[in-house]
Amino acid sequence: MVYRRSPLMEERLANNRDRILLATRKLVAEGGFREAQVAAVAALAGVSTGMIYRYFPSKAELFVEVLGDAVGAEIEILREIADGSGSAGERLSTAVTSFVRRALRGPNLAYAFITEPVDPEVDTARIRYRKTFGDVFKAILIDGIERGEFPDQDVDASAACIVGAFTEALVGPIGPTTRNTPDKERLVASIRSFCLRAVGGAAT
Amino acid sequence: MVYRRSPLMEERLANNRDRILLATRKLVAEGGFREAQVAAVAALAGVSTGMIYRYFPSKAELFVEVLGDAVGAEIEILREIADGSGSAGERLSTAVTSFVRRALRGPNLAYAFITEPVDPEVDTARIRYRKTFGDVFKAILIDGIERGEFPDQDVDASAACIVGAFTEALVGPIGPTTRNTPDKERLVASIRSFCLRAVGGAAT
DNA sequence: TCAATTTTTGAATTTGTGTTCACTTTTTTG
DNA sequence: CAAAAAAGTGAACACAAATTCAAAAATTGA
Repeated sequence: MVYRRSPLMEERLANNRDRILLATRKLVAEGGFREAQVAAVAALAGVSTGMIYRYFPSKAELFVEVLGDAVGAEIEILREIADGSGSAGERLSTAVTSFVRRALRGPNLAYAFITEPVDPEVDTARIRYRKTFGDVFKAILIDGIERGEFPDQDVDASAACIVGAFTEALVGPIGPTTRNTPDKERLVASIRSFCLRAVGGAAT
Repeated sequence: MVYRRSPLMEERLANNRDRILLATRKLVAEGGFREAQVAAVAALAGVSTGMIYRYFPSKAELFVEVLGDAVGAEIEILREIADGSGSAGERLSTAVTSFVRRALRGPNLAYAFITEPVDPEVDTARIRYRKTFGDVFKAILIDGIERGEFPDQDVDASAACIVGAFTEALVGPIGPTTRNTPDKERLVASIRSFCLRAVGGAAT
């Protein structure tokens, strides 16, 4: 045995992996999954196409990981809000606001997460992730109903509706067609109000 | 000149076109745009692949037409409801119920309309069509606010949210993953209630 | 029936991309 | 430095699916 990975090498490998992920994220954020061909990812990451396959078994799995990372980060933030203090209405309000603001902030993955075409495997993952988002809201809803803050309702349906509501309201503004959102804060407020009223919370 | 289209031929041509559209609609309804390859469409329509191109300049335009037809039919129904009599709340309620029921009824285009991956041209059209749906609800909202039935709100955002809400709530149930919806009418009622509360209408 | 013309066919071509792999370069250790 | 192993390359390959087009079949009017 005359070769063993040195720590330095180890680091470089991890670095490559990260660069590939970063490049993919960037391309997807800018032009959707469609723009993130393996060759383009490789070029942006500064590696050969073959390299991609040393780190990821397939393009689909690379995409799923990118999507998963993005969703994971988002979920973490939302979950923290959901588990925080304050009334259920406040938390719902904060959660929606937080998500929408971040989505509007700039080139990001939101559009891809919402409607962007991809292959079946990635699509399946996307739908699952949307469900995950719903679960966060569902938790808030259950809590709110228990406290008597919200009227009794079908929490599964409501959670899905909330996710659908704010994502759809974002598609126009952040989609590839529209290039400018006139008044972001107004949109944020509108969506928040809608969701709050929808679950029967105090209209803000 | 020894050839002129006879009325019979004229009819056959129109027939072919219709068969192609129908076959496409059927395939899309069952398996999404992904399943509707040109060859598959041709086979189902009982024509050669070349025929497709005699009637449609490209697959994308064929898809856009199919989507447009489906949306057009849907919009017609919704518009009728929107322009009908009754309170704005009632009309909103009826419109949502009507759409959701039809989407749940069986193999249909709803899923493709909502999230199914396709190429850029079709995707653009889909987003436009979603906007069209929003406009119908926007009209009801404006009316409702004028009558003092709904509180003042950002009608554009609310309309988009409504469309997003009920479509998202449908993705799970009618998507390719889930195969059964436990209780359709319950879902219909849940979505309706959500939307009604969301716009500030009387909770049902 | 025949020739002109159009419609229809489907195999071949084109195209766009994901994936592979024989080869090169780099790294590691004795 | 040399040998062994791994990392890295990118042109070639594979594949699926849209599109084309030369040839075949069908239609029309005389």
